[in-house]
Amino acid sequence: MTPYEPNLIEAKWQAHWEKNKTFKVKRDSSKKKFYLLEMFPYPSGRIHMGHVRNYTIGDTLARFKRMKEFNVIHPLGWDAFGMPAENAAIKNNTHPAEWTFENIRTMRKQIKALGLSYDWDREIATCHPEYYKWNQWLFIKFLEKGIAYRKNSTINWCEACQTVLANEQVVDGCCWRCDNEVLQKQQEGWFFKITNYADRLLEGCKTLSGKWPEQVLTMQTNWIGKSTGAEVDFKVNDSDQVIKIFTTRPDTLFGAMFMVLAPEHPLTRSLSRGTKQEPAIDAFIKKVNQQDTIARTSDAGEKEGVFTGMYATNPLTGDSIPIWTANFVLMDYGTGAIMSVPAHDQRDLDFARKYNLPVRVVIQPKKEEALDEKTMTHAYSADGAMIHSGNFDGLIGQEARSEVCKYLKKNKIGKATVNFRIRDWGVSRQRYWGTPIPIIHCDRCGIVPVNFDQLPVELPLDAQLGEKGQSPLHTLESFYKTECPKCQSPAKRDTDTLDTFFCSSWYFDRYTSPRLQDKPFDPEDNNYWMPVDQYVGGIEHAILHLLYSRFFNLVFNDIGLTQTKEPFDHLLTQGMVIKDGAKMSKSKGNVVDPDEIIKNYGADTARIFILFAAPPIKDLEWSDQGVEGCSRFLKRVWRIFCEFVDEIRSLSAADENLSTSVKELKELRRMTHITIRRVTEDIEKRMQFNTAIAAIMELVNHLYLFKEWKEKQSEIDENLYAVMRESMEAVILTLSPFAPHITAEMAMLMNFSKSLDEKKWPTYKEELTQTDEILIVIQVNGKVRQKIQVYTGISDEELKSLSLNEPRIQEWTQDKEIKKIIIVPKKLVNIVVK
RNA sequence: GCCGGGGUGGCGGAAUUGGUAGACGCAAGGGACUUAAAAUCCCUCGAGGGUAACCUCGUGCCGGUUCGAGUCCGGCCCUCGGCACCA
Repeated sequence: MTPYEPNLIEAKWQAHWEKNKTFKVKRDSSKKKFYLLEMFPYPSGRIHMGHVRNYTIGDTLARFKRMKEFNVIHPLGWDAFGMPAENAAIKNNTHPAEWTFENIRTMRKQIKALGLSYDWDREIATCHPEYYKWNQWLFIKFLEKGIAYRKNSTINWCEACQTVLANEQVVDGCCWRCDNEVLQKQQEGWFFKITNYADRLLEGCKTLSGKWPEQVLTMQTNWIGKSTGAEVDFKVNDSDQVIKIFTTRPDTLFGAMFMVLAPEHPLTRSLSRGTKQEPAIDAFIKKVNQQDTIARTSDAGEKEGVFTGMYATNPLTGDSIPIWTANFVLMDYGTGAIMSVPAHDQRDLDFARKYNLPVRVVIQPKKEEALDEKTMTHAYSADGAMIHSGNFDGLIGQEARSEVCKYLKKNKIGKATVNFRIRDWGVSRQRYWGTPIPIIHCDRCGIVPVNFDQLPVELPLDAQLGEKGQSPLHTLESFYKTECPKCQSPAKRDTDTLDTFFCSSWYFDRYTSPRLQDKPFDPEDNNYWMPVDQYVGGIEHAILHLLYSRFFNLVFNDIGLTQTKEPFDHLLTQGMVIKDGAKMSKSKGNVVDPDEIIKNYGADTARIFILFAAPPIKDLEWSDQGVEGCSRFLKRVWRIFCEFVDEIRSLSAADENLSTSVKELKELRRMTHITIRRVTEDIEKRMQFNTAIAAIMELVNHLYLFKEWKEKQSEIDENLYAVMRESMEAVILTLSPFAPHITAEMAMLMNFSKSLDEKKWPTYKEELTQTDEILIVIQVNGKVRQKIQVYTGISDEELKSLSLNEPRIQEWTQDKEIKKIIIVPKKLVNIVVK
């Protein structure tokens, strides 16, 4: 018997696939396409188990769909720009490009060792000018369409690193890299008008329901944060200033007893100017500014504020109400100013109690509990009838709100409006290792895009990073000194680069025509391949990447680049790989190196284990013994195969014409066909690979029992080997998406008519999954008391009398009144007695 | 605080529409083979009781619906994520 030597088999088939370009695909309108995509990796150094899990899940599906005769596109590339390359470059005194390309080489080799069925001819790297040229092209299109614009805003700044940080890179108010405090700074930069697409992004979430995990859709919906309400103007007394507020509760307007401005609101300082409150206000603003955002927002209990010294008029009551400023009002939500209705908002009530401000009840609670304005400590924030509200009294909820809005509009003091939580996406990064922004700043012409024929604006590779990580682009004259494309006078390039999320927002489109020279992608190719039918990746991208990509796709729609409605039709978010109760990480020291596993057990074992240990969407607990078990399973498959291969090599498998009366042969055929059904449904309908593999294990266990039985027979039945061949083929074919190497080898040794890569997925015959006899469970009052074998076509009446005549059942029913008998066809009989 | 996911043997996990709870694997125990060990093959394996046939209990807790509940409903506890002064 040839021993199972995974390393030899795997190297052989990987070389075969590479040489024959087995997984290369072309557009072919005669075939149904399937776009399978895993989130492309950041080339951080070496692959980890999270990658292995991600790509194994995707590859299994890709191989399955290929066998189901889809034209499967399955590409891989590299999300190759980003800060870690710069950090590593500084640390190791190398260049980010060198570091990145070295990592890509290492990781590509590791990924190939897993036997993943990628079309490597479509490989891309976002740091390559051939790719980022199209980032720049798109940026200019966005500018033309008014999607990209420039503004001054607050950013996270690390003084020690001399760089802007993304929100995710701020940990507890400090820089993740050097642990220094992060400052809030005003700075000009480029933004994308994602807010204009908020409603369409929200609409899209609804169409994705059932195809994306609800959790992800909920997170996106919350992130977009749509609230409907009203904008209301409050006139400042003895001034021509107006304070615009946003509220979701216009029906509580009569209860607005004071106003609160965000400390950063421009009116906060200007209103208090010259009043005796001015010093107090200035001190308060300074105090709040010194707190970082995290400290200010995490400490939700501590509400603090100061009176500005000015009053405004409640437009509905005509009352004068004081204007305050307080830390709990945020400048970047709504208008940065609120009306305070303490009786019906808990925060306002807390604030009113702390500073002795008045409270007025204007909503009648539904239950007849009376609210006492003087003593209440819990605001009533649910709907109810308006009271103390003039002509509006008695109106309730939605109707009340829309009546108030009508009134506001008619009297030009406000209007119904919608407010979103989502903010425009700031894309400028003061970093080096990214896509240069293709813009020239001219003193005469202002902002001028680089001409299309001048793209790409190449990132200078001879640049040296500053000691502290400063981008050399800001100081590299040969880069930024240029002339204005419009007026030819001396001008300066934009020295910022684009957020790397720009690259990842459309890379899946580029895969459809990865080498195209004159466009980001070919419309026909794109139209054929897009959308991605199945996207597989981590939940950590639930908002950023997945939302940005959906946004890009909408913009692409608007500028006629694509017809795809949503870029990712189905999304699967895989769970984390856990060891000893924590996510694998270097700092925790619980990392298992995929290379070690492949070296010791082979890629097939690694793949089987990672799919078998848990369903894809759940977290997976790593277990060395579990790996051993999976290795054992493959060896077991190999041994039973070797046991029979000589006898079945030149046979045809049993087909529908074969009939046998031998019970064991019939049973093996039934197991074979049931297994095909189970594996097919587990992959296709449930995406539950663990149970699919379990089903194959059961079939293999059955083959061992069959072998044992066979050895006891004095003569071999004429059909035995044909049935065995059918079963062995089913094992090989159903196992092949999970463990492609061992199955390719077995298929070859067994003389398959075609190579395994061209084989179709096996089908099962419904009639062969059935038996002449079925097991019926007999219950008395819902408790199992007996199990009997009956022939399949038994009538209910027969089954009833059979059940009642069972001695064990009679023990439970004698001297009892039989109330009723419930029959579940082909499953059970329940006798209800009293 | 709000919004999700989850809680099943010693462990990872099955149970697809309300119908035999614990598939499959790991660990453990026993047997076969072997001079022996490893490997392999076979068997047992939720708890308690019983010589046994079997019986009772058992899916986080309390209650409900049902002939029948891991699954449905109401209330709670724990846990893991996400968001969090969003007006």
